[in-house]
Amino acid sequence: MTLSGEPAFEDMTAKARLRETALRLFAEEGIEGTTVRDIARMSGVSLGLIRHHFGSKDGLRAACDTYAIEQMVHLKKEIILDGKLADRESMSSFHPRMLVLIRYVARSVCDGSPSADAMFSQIVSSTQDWIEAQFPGEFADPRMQAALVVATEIGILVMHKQFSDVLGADALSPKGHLQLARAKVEFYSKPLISPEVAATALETIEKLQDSPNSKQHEEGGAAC
Amino acid sequence: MTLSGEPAFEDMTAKARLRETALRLFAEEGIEGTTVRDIARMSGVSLGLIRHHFGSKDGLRAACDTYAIEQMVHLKKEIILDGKLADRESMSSFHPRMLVLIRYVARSVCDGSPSADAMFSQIVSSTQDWIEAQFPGEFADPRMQAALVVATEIGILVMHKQFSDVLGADALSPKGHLQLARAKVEFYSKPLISPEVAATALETIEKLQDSPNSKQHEEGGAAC
DNA sequence: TCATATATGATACATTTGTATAGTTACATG
DNA sequence: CATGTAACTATACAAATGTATCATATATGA
Repeated sequence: MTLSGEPAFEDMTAKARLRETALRLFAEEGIEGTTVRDIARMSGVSLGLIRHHFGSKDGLRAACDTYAIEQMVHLKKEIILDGKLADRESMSSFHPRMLVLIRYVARSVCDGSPSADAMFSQIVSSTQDWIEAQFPGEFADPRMQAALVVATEIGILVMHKQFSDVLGADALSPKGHLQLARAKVEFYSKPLISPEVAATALETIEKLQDSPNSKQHEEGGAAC
Repeated sequence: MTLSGEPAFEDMTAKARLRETALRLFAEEGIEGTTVRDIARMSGVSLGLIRHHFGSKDGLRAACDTYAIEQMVHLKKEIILDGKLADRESMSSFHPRMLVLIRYVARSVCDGSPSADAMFSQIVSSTQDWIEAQFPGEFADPRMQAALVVATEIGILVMHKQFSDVLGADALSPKGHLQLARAKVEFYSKPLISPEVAATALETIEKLQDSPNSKQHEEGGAAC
């Protein structure tokens, strides 16, 4: 049994192995990029079993969706109840199991999976709770701020290969993750737009919002 | 002719139409998710012409890559030289043409395209220049901070559908883009981790980096 | 024990999709 | 005008892939 209470891969039923393999392959290679034959082979079963247990590839994906969502809330509770993290506001991108789940969400969003909206919404809500607890009344639209944090975090996962180049270490390895954590602390604690620039930028934006000539293009930061 | 100097779609040569359609479809539907038949039909030409001009689908993708990179540096210069933006540090996610190009980059990263690394690197460098000009010596690793900004910006594009839900408007429309810009100004100007929390977080991370028992999972922020 | 349902496997099928080939038109150039 | 080269089309081909069908084994319960 792992820390999270699942049996080891070899001890799982064929159905569970299929779901587990699919979750991982979908996360790593994308949904389109994963073939049912790959999933079956890596689960040590035959092709037909996917149809038998899940009806179709899309049925298997749907099973992964509900399982991932259920696991995320479960893991979050488990981690919060865990004494070591009870006093920390952080969630659990450090927990390897959570990493897999969030990578699955990231890929679902990229691939336009039907459940992506629900999964995204859930993670945003969780982040929003944290923001509102930490900075009550500080932000005009806490949900939007939460969404931006999620965009950053999931963006890092989507671009983990490119981040590994910048880091000089695998961003998903423990070592790289720690380096990345340092950088993220700096990113989230130091503003990249000064108050003055922010003020004028907001002014400009408001002016543009009032005038309907939406053709104009200007912005006050966020180089990209 | 458009502002950027390209002829209108109907006036383009078949080869240019194919490249333009491919760029858009690859960006919107993904590379795997786009068929050469779709590209040909939407370009108003026959299937074989893709092979004639580009050799293969992958050849067409490569042509889009080099074109996108060339266009990005070209557009950036053009926008900077443009008087209206000369005094602003912002780059040009507001420019509709740049939006298409960056969406193409975002999709290339998602799909693991071979040129994704180069495109990402270029955008990060551009952002890094801006950061170093704005805040000289402020950040320990400016390139890493730039990468995090790019992760946020590209993450927003990847999740634009979900962001539209939060915004209550299409995130890629002028109206939604302005709303989003307001939120981004707040995001980049207000810290989400207080200095005290940041300090203790960095301490914790350093402790973990020294001790090789990388199994531990903790972090000092970045709820996700 | 026998029967029935569930689990599992082997194989065939149809569709999609990228690629290859051959033919046709248009256009420049001598 | 002749001719050849590039642009372009129509169609055929082969591989990959999700799905369906049929057969077999295993377990469970009357």
